[in-house]
Amino acid sequence: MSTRARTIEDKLQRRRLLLDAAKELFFDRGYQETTIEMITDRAGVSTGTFYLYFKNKVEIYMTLYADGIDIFHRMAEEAISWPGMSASARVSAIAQAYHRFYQEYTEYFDILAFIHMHQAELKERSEMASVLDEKAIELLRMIEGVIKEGIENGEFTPRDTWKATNALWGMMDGIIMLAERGNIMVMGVSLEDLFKEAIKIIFYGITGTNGAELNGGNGVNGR
Amino acid sequence: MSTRARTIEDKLQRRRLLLDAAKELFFDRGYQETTIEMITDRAGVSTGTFYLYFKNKVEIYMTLYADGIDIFHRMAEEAISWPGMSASARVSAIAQAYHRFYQEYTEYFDILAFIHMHQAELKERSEMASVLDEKAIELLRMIEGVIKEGIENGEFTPRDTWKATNALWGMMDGIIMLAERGNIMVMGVSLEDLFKEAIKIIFYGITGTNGAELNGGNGVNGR
Amino acid sequence: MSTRARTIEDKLQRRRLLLDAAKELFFDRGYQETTIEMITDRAGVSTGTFYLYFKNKVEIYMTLYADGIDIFHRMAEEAISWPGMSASARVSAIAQAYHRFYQEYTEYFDILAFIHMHQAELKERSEMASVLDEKAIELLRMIEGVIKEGIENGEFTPRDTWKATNALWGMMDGIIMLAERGNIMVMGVSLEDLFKEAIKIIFYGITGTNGAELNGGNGVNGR
Amino acid sequence: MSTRARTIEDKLQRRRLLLDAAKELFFDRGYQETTIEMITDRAGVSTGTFYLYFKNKVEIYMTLYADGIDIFHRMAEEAISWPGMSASARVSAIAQAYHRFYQEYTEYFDILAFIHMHQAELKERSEMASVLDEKAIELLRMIEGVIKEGIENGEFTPRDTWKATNALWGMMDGIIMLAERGNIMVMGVSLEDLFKEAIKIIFYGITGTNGAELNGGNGVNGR
DNA sequence: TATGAATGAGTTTTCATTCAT
DNA sequence: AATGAATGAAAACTCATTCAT
Repeated sequence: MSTRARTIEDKLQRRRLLLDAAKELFFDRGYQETTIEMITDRAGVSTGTFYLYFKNKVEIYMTLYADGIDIFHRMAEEAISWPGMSASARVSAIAQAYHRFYQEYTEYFDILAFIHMHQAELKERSEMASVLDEKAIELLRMIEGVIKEGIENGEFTPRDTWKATNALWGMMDGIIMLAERGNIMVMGVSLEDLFKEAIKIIFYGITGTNGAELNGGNGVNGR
Repeated sequence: MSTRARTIEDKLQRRRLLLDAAKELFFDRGYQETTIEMITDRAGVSTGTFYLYFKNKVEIYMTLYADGIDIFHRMAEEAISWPGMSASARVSAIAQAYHRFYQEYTEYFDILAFIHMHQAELKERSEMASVLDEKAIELLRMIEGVIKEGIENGEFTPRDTWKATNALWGMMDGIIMLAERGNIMVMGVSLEDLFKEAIKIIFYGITGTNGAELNGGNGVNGR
Repeated sequence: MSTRARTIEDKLQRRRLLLDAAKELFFDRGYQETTIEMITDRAGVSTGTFYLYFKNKVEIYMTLYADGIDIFHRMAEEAISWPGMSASARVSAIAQAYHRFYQEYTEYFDILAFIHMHQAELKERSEMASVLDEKAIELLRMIEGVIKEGIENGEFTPRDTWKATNALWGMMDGIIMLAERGNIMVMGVSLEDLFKEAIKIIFYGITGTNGAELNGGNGVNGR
Repeated sequence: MSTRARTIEDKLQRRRLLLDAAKELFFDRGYQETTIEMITDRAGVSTGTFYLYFKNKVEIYMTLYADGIDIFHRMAEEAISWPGMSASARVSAIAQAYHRFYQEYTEYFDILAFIHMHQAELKERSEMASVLDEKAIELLRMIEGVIKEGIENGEFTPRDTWKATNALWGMMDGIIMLAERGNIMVMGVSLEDLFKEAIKIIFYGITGTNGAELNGGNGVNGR
């Protein structure tokens, strides 16, 4: 990249440079512990340049958050896009997609998780807040769609779909966050295993089958 | 209170004064936004005195965290201490205790939740970290005991109890944190409802009964 | 206007565009609070272009200052250009012109007043300083001419004309600046009234007539 | 002074240290060009210490302003406190006191003058603003008292005393500020001379006596 | 033990000016 | 001539922690 961004592409690339630097730093050190100077240093630009591309520190964080939601949304949609998948398979696919998202885009996952805990503070300072809320809702609505489908075709017990969606999401989130904070609690259990266990419980409950038949198969034409 | 703590009781009371002040402030304003001066002002002591009782800001936070775990641990133990309770009733009681803990000790709950997200930063600076880890493990072991019991007496399907415990805990935690961050996602669903829904799912799964029989009853002599 | 100034007229117009934008902004927001970007934005040119027409921020301010002096100089000269005016009438006319200048060209007046207070800082950075000094002196010399005339024809008491000119000017200036800063001191007195009072005092002193006969009349063929 | 202020006197002295440092710097370099660091460096304390004694830069400036008004007020009151002084002598004494204030407390004078020009900006940021306004009004009321007295005993022509006070003050101020900016305009005229000339004009007008009898005498039992 | 004055490193943000294109 | 992206110094203010008394 030349030292001066003349074209729109140049600008986008420079913006990306900053976003990537910020993403890594936020992941390594956390939001508070990351300074603008660290970001610009890593991106190889001057302090002032940062403010050419982002209004402030919150705004770059929110941008990464939006990107994160988009990435996961795309992953989840792809995972359930096979025609003929059962609702169970779709729920399972979404859970697995979340797991994959966590593993492949850990930096983004962290940003999502952190924002959950600091909404109040961060949203106060950001003008993007409402847009981001909408993105999150949209994602949940997609999951709700799958649950509705499962209830309609008799796979799932009838229940309030919005409540169930939120419960489901919260539970999945909780598992991953537990793994995240990891060292404290999840002694000797891999996230992989934990996640599988949780999905079994979600499907069959702790009182029901142990969910052996869930393993294997992608649910297409399935079982 | 005199300006100088001569007896051990005096010292303990001063310490408590500081802890209470800190707890309220951390809850109202968050960790970052709370200054030592605010804490000492509210406690009615001088800045320097703070450092007589706590090594630094992180340390008082960790102390509150430990207190929080202890409180919940006690609540959970009490909740399952009735002789003759079924394992299901005990799991349910623990979940309800967690819910109650969240509602009655919101300040502590917040401190627990916050630490989840900031372990890396906070633990680096605290010498209590390992003690706290042990406390958390101990708590989980107690829950694991209930699950083991349920499997042994046939209430629950056989499964790896440590994995299940962690999954269970993560899911419960996830639900509450979802409610905590509230406005983004849990639109129009109360924590109460969400929690009930999650417990039903945990017991019976999304494919099984809708769990109507769970409501009411404390499970003693139950079913 | 095309994006490139090919002819001399184009260049002059661009310069004017910048001057007008700066004048309004300096008036609305003050010197410090006005940024080059604001000026160029309002003028519809790019940042870099500013430096094609002015050496720096001080220089455009000084240019406006020069324009301000010129405008008032012209106004004052016109006001006393009637043949047959008495010296008293001319002094009075100059005072009234100053008042009019303040009201009709407030932006320029403010720029003049501000420079008075910040000469040291501003002149250090401007190469126009000496030219501006000359313009100011020239203006004073014109006023001195009127006083000389008044003394020669017996209207005014003999006195050192240069001292008197400066005193007169300072007094008029003081009055207007008092009104400018307004709210602190001039409680419940309009600039109009204050100015009239001051002119009476200047003519007749606080021990003499109350100057009723000053009102009305332009002094031509006067009284 | 010891390195730590334990007593109230210590604190007052440290405050004074900062005030003096600030006063000199504001005078030498102006408000904008003076940084907190310069002030603390000169006072020999750390940055943080500044904020122990003053809320911000505006507040230390306003404090100096208040001190300046107080000093002049005291000087003016002393100057007119001789029993038996005529009103003329008192007006003259106040004017001379203002001149003396300008010469002996130039730094304070500058601060007063600067604030006059920047009220809007400065007052926005200061909580002292209204107190300062009152101080200024009080001062003017004292001057008005003298004029009233002069009118009552026939020394001065009857006129609106508040208008006259403001006009008088504005005129005196204008003269000194003219001298202040000096190099631009008052070529070859000393402030001393200019001031005398202005006082003559104020007493007798440009059409009246040349005021020779004003020189000499303090007005007590006077002439 | 208790105090609280002092410290000073650390952080965000602005903006006049430059200069490659 | 014109552009506008990039620069980076500069400045106000905060606050955890220390330490003289």
